[in-house]
Amino acid sequence: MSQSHRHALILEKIQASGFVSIDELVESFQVTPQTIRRDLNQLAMEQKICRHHGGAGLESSTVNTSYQTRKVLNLEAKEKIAAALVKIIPDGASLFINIGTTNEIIARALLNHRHLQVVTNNLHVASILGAKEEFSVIIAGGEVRHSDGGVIGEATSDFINQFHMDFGIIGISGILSDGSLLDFDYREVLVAQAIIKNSRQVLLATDHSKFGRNAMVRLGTIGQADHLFTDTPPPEEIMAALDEYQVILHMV
Amino acid sequence: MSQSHRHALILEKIQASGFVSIDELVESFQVTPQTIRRDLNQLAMEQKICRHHGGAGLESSTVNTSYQTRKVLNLEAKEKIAAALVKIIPDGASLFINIGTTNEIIARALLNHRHLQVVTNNLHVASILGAKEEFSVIIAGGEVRHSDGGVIGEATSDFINQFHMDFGIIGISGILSDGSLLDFDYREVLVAQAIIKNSRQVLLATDHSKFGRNAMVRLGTIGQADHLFTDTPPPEEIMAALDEYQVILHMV
DNA sequence: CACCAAACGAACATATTCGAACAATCAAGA
DNA sequence: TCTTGATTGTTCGAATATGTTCGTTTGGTG
Repeated sequence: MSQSHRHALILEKIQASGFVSIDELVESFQVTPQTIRRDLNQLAMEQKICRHHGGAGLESSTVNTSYQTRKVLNLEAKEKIAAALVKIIPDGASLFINIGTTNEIIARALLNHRHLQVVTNNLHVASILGAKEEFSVIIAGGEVRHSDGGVIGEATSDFINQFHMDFGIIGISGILSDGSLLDFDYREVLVAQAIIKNSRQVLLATDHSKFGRNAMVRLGTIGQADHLFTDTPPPEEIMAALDEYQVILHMV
Repeated sequence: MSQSHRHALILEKIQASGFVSIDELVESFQVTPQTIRRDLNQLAMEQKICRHHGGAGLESSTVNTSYQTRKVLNLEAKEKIAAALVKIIPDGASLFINIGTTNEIIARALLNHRHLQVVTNNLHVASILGAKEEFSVIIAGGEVRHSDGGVIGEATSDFINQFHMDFGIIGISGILSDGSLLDFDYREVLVAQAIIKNSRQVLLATDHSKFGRNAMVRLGTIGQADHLFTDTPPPEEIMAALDEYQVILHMV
């Protein structure tokens, strides 16, 4: 039994079951554990497998990546943005919060406030803030989006239109350099527009990954916002737009 | 069984159900609780999971409600009730689900169904079922109750009245021996009545602790239900009422 | 608020696994 | 035959994983 042949068989075994122990391989090939270790280390060096204590397995490209990592994507930046944003919201204020992971982090940051009145179309936000006794939380009705627990649709924007609040906190999927605000879902855009219409002040929260990113549906322009919270300096064109429309920029 | 392999399986379990208890994992892997604790702490350190007293769950705010459902009173009975109830619901059905921990467990049990259309005023149910691609989930709008994530109020029952569904799944706070259905919150009663009115069949789920328990607001009578699911034989008077109104009793 | 059981973490003991160094074996070529 | 390099076996101290014990913390209940 040659080394290369053994390597091939080891790889095959790992592909089959996702994992092999050293004992198993010792039994199969009738060689010493040390030999197997050398084999595994070599294969690991070539990035073919993932070495572990007691054996080896496939590279950990399992399921947990998509949702989990998306949630922590730019987590630090988002937390800083959230911390800055909640500072300008006084206790007792009324506010809209819409969809987006950034908004969920903002919701968490708001837990230290007192007596807020919140209208949201974000299931997670409703759940986070609804747990706090002294908050009044209203969820907008409508269809629940599978991907992120957002509530969307015409009924939802109608519902939003019943309210007029101090602040509207908007998460955004993309900002073009001409100042266009973009989102992927037309039904969500309806809701965001309703929020903008019914808010005395519009707060836009966005991390650097959103600048220049394209999306399908135009939501409005950056001039409709009163404050923009971000973690890196926006491109020049957007800076100019901010200036023109007197949008206050908060950089963290 | 190596540590890393165990870690991967633990993550898988948590992704599947939102929460795992230490006992569960001890049973699965045949190791001591201390080992599981070390595993969970390590995974928590890597931000993969969210550690709780007695187990661990996803970090997502809404899904961790499944953590709370683990502490539910009479959990085992409720799980059996849920299993029996979902059996009479066919794939593709449309249904209302209202407030209550039993209903949350029922929602979980429904995850194996296909193509359901659900209208609910329960944030947790919306979150549980909304995650499944092929379900259409609609949440009723209104004020969020702090204690349990229920959405209640006049706007909510108005919203419910827009729909007419095959089934109405109702959780109940108390049943008097004369067959009165009771709840603690007037605003929730409005919603429940709207659901009963707009359902072709009304399914009542209740464990033994509810029989004879008093509550403030009268919701209706047991005669309005078509099926009653419970874990122990009801008192005689209620049995008589079930008979009179031809309510089908399912005992698990 | 006091109580109790379950869960927890720290500390230690034990068993397993690891890697490094060295010896043994073998094949190929000078 | 001798040398060389590659591969494998062997040994041993270090690192890692798990079990065990025990005192502390936590969460639920009366």
